[in-house]
Amino acid sequence: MASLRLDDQLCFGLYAASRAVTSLYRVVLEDLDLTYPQYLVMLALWERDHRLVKELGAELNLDSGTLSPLLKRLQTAGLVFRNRQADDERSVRVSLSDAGKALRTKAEGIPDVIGTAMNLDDAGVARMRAELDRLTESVNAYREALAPA
Amino acid sequence: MASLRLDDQLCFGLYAASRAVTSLYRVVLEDLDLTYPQYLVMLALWERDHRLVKELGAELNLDSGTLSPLLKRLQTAGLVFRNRQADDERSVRVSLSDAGKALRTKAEGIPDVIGTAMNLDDAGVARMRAELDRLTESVNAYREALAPA
DNA sequence: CGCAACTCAGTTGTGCACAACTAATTTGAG
DNA sequence: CTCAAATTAGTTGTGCACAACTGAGTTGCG
Repeated sequence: MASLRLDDQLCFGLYAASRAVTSLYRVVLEDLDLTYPQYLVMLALWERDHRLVKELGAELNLDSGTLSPLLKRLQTAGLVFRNRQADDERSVRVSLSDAGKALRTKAEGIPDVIGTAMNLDDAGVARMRAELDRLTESVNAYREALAPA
Repeated sequence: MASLRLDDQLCFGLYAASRAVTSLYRVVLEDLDLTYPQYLVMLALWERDHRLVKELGAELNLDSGTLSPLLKRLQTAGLVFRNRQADDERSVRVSLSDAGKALRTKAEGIPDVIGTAMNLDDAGVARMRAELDRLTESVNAYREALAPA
């Protein structure tokens, strides 16, 4: 039987944990002049370059209202450029500049720093990640049913 | 050995889960005309009324830069009022209005809805909550050491 | 073909999160 | 007692998250 007590609620724990992690990233990413969402976009591009805005949005679950200004800032910072597709003028392809590619080296140590801070072994990380993914999917499915897109 | 792959990272799972939950709350809270952070403040006040802004900040880990405008909106909505303390003119005490107290009834069913959406039994919730709290504390301690307040 | 429905990126407006700052007040060391 | 340091709430500015919308471009049905 769930209550209205703040302490009982998983959602608050999630909210607090997410903000704590973001705030650690803020410190760690200061050196790269990136925010955490910008870092996520760079991660996606380091994994696979030359992506459409739509593809980035699908991977990160972000819409153009968030991505467009963010990408514009990354472009201003000289890390990416954007080109309208010739074959479909609606689409925009995002590519890493040399500076954007080079930044990867500076980012190489970050996952270990975060891992250390979390104080979890690989198995713990994998298990928690799996639980969170399951939670996300379950919650999204429920919301979808409540308020169809 | 941590990598820069998006899929491996616990932090992204956390970020995605937190946003999924918030987005479910958006639907559920529509009826109460509250945002999720506003709901958290109301939860805190339903538990204990007549709190100082400082106390709310400590419980929710939010500073006055976030709380002041949020509380102003709750006041405009007629749910709370704010009074400077007589014995310490720096402090402001936040109290529920009758409408604010009454809103609790409408909120009563929310935790169960969220619980259902998460599809976790009580034990699962408790375990996950404990893990998240441990993670938050560990990460905050690390950040504190890296960048002392 | 013609055009209505859809797709994609971008814009606008609201609210949160947070750093950096201000202003008013209180506290406490000397 | 005095005044410098600390405390408290609020303000300002930046960036994210997201709903609602716009406008350009594409698709496909009749």
